[in-house]
Amino acid sequence: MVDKSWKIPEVALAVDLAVLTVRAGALQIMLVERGIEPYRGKLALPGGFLSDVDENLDDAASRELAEETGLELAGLHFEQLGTYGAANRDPRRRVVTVCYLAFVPELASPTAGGDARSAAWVPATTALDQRTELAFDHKKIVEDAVERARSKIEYTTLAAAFCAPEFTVADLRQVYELVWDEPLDPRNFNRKVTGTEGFLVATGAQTSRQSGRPAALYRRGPAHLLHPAMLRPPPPKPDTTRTS
Amino acid sequence: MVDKSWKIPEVALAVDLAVLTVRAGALQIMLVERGIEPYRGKLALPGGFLSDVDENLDDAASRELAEETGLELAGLHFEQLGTYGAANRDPRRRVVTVCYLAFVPELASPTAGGDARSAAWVPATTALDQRTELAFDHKKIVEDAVERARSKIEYTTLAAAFCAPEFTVADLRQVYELVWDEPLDPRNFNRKVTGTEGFLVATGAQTSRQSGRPAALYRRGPAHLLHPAMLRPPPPKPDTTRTS
DNA sequence: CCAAAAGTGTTCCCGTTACACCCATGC
DNA sequence: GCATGGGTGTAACGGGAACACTTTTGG
Repeated sequence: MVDKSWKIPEVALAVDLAVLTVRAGALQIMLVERGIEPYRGKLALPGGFLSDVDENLDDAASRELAEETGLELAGLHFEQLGTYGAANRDPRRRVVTVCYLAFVPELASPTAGGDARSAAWVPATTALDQRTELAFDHKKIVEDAVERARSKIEYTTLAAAFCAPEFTVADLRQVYELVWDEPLDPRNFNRKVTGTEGFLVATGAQTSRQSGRPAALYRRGPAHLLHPAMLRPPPPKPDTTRTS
Repeated sequence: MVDKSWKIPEVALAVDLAVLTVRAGALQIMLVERGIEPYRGKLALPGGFLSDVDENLDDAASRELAEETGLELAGLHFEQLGTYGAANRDPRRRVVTVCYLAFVPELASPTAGGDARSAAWVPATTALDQRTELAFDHKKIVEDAVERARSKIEYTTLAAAFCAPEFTVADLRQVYELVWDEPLDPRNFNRKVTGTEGFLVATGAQTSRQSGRPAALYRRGPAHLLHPAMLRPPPPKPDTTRTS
């Protein structure tokens, strides 16, 4: 092995963020409107280049999100989604981006600070719609982010990360239903999540509401993995019988 | 948003490979002995820097593996494991590495070409042993790779990627047992894998052996996902009864 | 016949599903 | 009381675990 460091090509390293929430009855993702070319005016994931050579990737991700959207990741769940580095993904020059995935509750203020004029929550269905154009390869990244979210809530307790600090079983069920786009049986769901040790911690408090029995309030429990997993209902099978 | 491209810090981008196989009754990983500082003489994952600005990450991974170990990834399964970019992971300068995970069958020749003098299969247990020192943060990467392999064979058909083109149910079972380090019931395992549509395709041929009934030979089937998943037997619970 | 490994049948158990039913609140 | 949603009981079903048993080879 020879030392090749003298001829290392110059690659720009960026971080991008796919920040998901559940609000207004839909899974939504934080997008910003680009202010510069290329793709000026198009929607894009928040993100940007490392600020200096000694900045950790995670720190860069937090910083960029705060700068562009005013959203603080401190204390919230985020994880690496993947690295996107196709040679031609940025027309200007070679850019490799490390993308992070974050799950935030609805109350995280959408555009509370920074260069946040253009930041907005967009329904995932809109972002993924054929007619919506996203900058760079960001549509592919959004696809991957949504798919990761869908599978992660199967075997982890991360669905609760979309809920406010105190929430009802119905709130949590709605998260699953909206992320999976599948209806769930409220009764079986209730038994399952309350029976899974470490998922929910009862606060003792109850909701008051206009009608119907008050629901118990819970906080997130200490468990991170779900045993057994929440099973996503299988999509209705294509009907193999003829319709003659 | 302002254009910051003029002050993008110089980060070196590398690719590393965690190539796993099952051979000699153990899960093993391909490691090379470093020929240069830092960590000269220490074991490391094969990998290196991009060869030029227009090289795709996947291509760089294939190329580096072939150069360093003579192993060809063409046609084999590999996927991105993660990106490791702690600011201080390389003492020379800032290096961010995109790491790939590959599953190869035993017959992949260990050191068939290239700069392969120092390439060798090392049991995963040895690589992860406290007394084994690996270069950079490669021990952490190996941990992640092994953990990813353990969980991936639960819900995908990738265990078969460790087997020769034609293999018996017992061969496949041994893969699971060695990767998970858990014994499995041969009879239930047989029913399960042969009953899962698309996992195995019978060739009709049989093995001949010294003793015992010949086993049917199979090839990998078209399925990639396992439905239902193979369940990893839960590690024996700590005994809660006293030993008094 | 015996040993060894492949493969089948059967039973038990547990978790999911589907749905009837009861509970607690506002009006 | 009645509507509305929260929560429990329960029976049917399906897959996994455990293990007795049969099959097919070599010696």
